[in-house]
Amino acid sequence: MPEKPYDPQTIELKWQERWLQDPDLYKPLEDLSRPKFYVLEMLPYPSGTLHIGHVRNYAIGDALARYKWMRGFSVLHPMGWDAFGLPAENAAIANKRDPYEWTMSNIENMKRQHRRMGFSYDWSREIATCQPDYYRWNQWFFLKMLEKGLAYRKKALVNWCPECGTVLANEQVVNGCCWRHDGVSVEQRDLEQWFLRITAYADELLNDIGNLEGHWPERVLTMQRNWIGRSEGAEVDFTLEGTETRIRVFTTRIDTIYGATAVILAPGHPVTAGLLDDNGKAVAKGMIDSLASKGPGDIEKEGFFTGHYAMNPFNGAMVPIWVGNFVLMGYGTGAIMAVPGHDERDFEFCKQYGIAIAPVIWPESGDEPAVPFLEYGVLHDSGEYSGLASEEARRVMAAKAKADGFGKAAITYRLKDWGISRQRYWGTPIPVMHCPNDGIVPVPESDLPVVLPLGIEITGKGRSPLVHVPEFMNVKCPKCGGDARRESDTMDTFVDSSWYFYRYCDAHNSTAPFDSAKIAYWFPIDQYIGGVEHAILHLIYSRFWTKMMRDLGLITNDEPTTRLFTQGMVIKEGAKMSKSKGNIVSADSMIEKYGADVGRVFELFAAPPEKEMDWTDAGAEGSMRFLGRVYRFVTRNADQVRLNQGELTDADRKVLRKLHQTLRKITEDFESRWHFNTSIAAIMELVNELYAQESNLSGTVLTEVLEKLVLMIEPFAPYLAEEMWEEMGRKGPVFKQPWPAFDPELAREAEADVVIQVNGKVRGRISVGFGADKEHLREKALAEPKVQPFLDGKKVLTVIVVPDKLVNIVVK
RNA sequence: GGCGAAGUGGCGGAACUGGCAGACGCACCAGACUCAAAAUCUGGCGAAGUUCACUCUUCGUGUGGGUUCGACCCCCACCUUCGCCACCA
Repeated sequence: MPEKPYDPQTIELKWQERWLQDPDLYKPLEDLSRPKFYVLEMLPYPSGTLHIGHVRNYAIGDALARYKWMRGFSVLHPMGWDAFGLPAENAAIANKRDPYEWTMSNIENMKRQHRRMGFSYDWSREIATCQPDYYRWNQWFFLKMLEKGLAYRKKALVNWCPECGTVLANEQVVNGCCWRHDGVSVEQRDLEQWFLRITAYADELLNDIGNLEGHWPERVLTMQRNWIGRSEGAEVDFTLEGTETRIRVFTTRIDTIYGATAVILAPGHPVTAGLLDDNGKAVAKGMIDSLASKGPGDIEKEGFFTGHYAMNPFNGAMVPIWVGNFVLMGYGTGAIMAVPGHDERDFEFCKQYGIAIAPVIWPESGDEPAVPFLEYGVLHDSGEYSGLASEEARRVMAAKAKADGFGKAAITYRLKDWGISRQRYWGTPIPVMHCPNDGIVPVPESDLPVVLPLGIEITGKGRSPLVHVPEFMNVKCPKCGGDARRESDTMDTFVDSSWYFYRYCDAHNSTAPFDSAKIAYWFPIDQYIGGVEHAILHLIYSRFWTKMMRDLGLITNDEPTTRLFTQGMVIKEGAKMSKSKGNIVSADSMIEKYGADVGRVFELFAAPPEKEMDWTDAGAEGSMRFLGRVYRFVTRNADQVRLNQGELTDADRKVLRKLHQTLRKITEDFESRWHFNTSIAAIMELVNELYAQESNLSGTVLTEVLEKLVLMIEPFAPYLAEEMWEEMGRKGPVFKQPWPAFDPELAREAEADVVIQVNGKVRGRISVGFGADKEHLREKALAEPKVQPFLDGKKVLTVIVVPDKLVNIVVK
């Protein structure tokens, strides 16, 4: 049969059309009689076009899903469609379209693009988290949390992005700036906001990291540990001189308390208001403002004496009360005891302002410590505790504080409760109302969902536009029947992404967020694939949400996903691909130029998937050449009617060996490493070998080679595989064929190639049968002519033999 | 400043458990085919030296030390790059 030229566009269009006519053919990768496998990838926004950065993420997951399916797993392989708010909102405004409708039409567009890329996910699972249907369940969860005290409203200093015109959670502030707006400093505002009590799960979130060890990337776990930031210590009350007012401080080193020479308050600490005159208040305010405007790292320590003193409850000492800009209101109690003898920051501050320095911990050696002495040691000048070791003193003194009612052992977290209020139009409305008589009243469950009013003017700036919509805002209180106002805040869109993958399992359920039995079958997710940028955002929120749902009795798994894989970004010409840089390559233009298969293969071939990958057009050309070589070889040999069906030739044996070695390598790569770049390299080697041996191959071997080659390449280049399968006269679809097994016997080399080294340098090599004994190898090596010059006149000290691998002769 | 990861040809990257460094591809060079070009096929391609030639030798995985018969791989110190956190008491 004459070979055919490789024309990816024609091939791919043909199969797209066929698959469109028979959507079932490409859809239900779910079969409950099989073992389960759930792959999930995160998708950013539906508002833009699919670009090659997304394609790579999906190609990684899609190749895996296809492999698993062929191995007999029932695969649920959805790709997330979170309608994150702002981009969709802005796009809708710009296009004067209804936002719901706009988002849904974007999703249709995304579906088309995914289909063109040949991704094999379950279409029936699609959800958009912006739909009223999804709002209902967000609101339902919110009410449950409200009932359990896991959702609450309080006035607090919160992060405000002037560009977004909304509040942000701590996790969404990056280097003091909004995560969406590089270089826009976040302001601190004192506002009434809704919070979810994620800190109730701080300990569990931290401890369970141990269970993820080995299955999640280490750096993600480290980031989560740091973010949760547990520290064990004690709280102690210092009493304001001449009053009963207590100032509570948090310390991890209660053993150093006899060395406390000051109490330092954060500028925003509530007690400061009572202590300071107008001038002092102004200075404190100035500190807060200047802190907000400065980036981290370039803040100089500053402070001033309040003129007041406080009493150390352990020894009755009166110490001055200062205000210091380095004390954070948001951590611990917002007040510290300054122990300059044993803390670097306190030392720096006290030295600067001439505050006394009193060392009270001495090293084990008994030498006087050089201040600041930061290690544990033995207590000195500490009253009845003198002579105790630091570790013991920490316990004993915390117990004493508790017994005498002026403190206790305490644990502090860096993690704060999750502020979910947003002053945006776009997002799930928080389902409560404010009644003058009854206060905060939840919307009755039967009235859910509270949906957003449509067709309103959206400015994208300032307060939520909902405030100006009377039909939305004015309601009757369900308790007293009087006039009430709706909550105008909407939920953070990270609420949506915290559980959307659960909804995928039962996307059209109208009586519950999902059927627990379905979740029990699919969860936890076997494999999650997403960007590392979500390490302390989405990936911590979704862990929290899972534990919360478990405690509501809806699910039984403790973690959302067993394994996490963080893929590397796609960059172009050394720069991260982004719309603002204008360097994105859209999937459409890539398909037009090279075809979807070429794009997929190149993105997997260029670098291992966890690494960054540089997109170059030249590289894509290379993958195009490779797929062309495959296609031409298969088409010109597809009839495979050859004579010499009898004895296998040398070429046959060689090719068979290579085939099974390749198959073994790819199978192993899929099972463990996911280094698809080496998988594809192995197929390239096989194809090179096929070209070299082509004229000498017999028909039977050719048949086996073609079949397995097509099956092997299917997860990477599905359209090409389908087309070649048809050329060979086989019935498709290829991805429903079982994954071929390799034969270890055929994969084995005929003879072992044993390297002979002299003093660790390669001097020759011999071929011997496998399993040759050590003595035999030793003799053969010593007799090898090529090594003789290196043994000449030298004494053989020892010979190290590694069977089937190498012989190292050590001489002097 | 703290924690973590990484440094291999002109480039992307291989080398999986301490055992042949540079698989595979890109770029480049040469040859075949062609009137010619493209496409395709074949060969070459770390550096220096060496042979008429098949070859062979030495050096070579950021730098300096160490462990080992043997180190890209393990240990110590340093340099560089990237990532995260950054006064967390």
